[in-house]
Amino acid sequence: MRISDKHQKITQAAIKVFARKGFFNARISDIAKEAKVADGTIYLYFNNKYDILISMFEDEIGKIILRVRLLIDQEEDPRKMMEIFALNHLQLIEGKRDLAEVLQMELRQSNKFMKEYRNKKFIEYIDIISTIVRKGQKMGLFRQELLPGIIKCAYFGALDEMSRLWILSQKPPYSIKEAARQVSDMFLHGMMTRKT
Amino acid sequence: MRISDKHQKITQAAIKVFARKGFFNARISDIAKEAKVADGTIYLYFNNKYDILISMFEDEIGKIILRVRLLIDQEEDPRKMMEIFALNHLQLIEGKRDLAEVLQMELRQSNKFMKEYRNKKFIEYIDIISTIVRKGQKMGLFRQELLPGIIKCAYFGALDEMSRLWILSQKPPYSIKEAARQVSDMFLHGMMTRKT
DNA sequence: ATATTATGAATGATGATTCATTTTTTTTGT
DNA sequence: ACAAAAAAAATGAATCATCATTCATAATAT
Repeated sequence: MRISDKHQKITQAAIKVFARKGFFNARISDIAKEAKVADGTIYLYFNNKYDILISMFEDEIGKIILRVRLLIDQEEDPRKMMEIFALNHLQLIEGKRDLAEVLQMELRQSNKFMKEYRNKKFIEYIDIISTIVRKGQKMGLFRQELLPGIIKCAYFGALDEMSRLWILSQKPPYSIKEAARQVSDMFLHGMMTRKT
Repeated sequence: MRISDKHQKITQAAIKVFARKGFFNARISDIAKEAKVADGTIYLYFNNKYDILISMFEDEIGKIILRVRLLIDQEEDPRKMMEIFALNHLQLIEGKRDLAEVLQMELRQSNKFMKEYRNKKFIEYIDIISTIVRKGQKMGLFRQELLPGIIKCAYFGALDEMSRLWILSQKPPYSIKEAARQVSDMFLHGMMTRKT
């Protein structure tokens, strides 16, 4: 068995366990059991419990970034790009629910994680949005007075809150596609019936 | 010293300590010290550590709801109401930073809190938004095809992510007012230069 | 006096981490 | 190809620090 196999197995087990019990309530022995290894084995691959969380995050969000980038790069229209980002973010819940749950609930929470460990990867992810906004502004599609830094924050926040709704309620009250369309549509066109 | 004094003192101390260390890393003795009471005293007013968190949430969000309602009820125009909600939500960081931080980081996190304990108060808070949306639709100001349930989620999420940005960075990169205006403006008018 | 409120040291459960031992894999010599 | 030796990987029981919670006692109020 190659090194990476055990590492991978433990990471996947940790995602499951963290999703089910939360980081602080998850026991190392839970993860070990889920991964079908001994407790001690985990410490051959990770420095400590917290390291499992960090390392998992790095790996997984890396993959997510690659995937969205790929999809967005195939598109010309910034308006479409916005929708693609939205769809992609929300689809995570369908495809990798446990992961979505951990990213959503466990990582965000920890001041430690977000404050001390200034997260490059996370910033990289949401900066995809501000890049799209700037592109749209350059093309004259988006209003010039918008601050890309605020938009990225608001857009990501909106999507993320939708995720949370889904994670908390068992059944999605709306279809993923419909939700992605509504959110991107609202950001693009606004809520009002006409311009004032 | 009236009962409520100790209760209040402990709650306030807990807010400070939870904000600084996070719920799981906060020790009861930290809270006791901060509140200048004995460890045991805390158990005369709360059932357990978790109960402090819940109880704090109930009390504080209750106050917040009252305040926003008051402000919003004085307003006729749903567009203005949206902005008021935004401003109010963001201003929490200025006025009660520790509380904002706990609501932001600690409460959202815990699956336990949000899943098991179906939070009436929280729902009540964000439902203020959907109520405004419906009002705006009834008045013909907001587009009929919008789903109030999605808007409330997106709007709250956007604001909350702004809060997070502030909490994580020491200095607000934008003024609160400017941010509130930008977010509400974007939701109302959209990002695009013209209707298509 | 009695009842109420507060104290903080002691208890006991928990669970992350360690490490002496075992198992498995790789290397070496014939 | 095979066995012995060495190295690497894995095990899981034991360790040990950490707190939440309790409760016998003390202080304060009625």
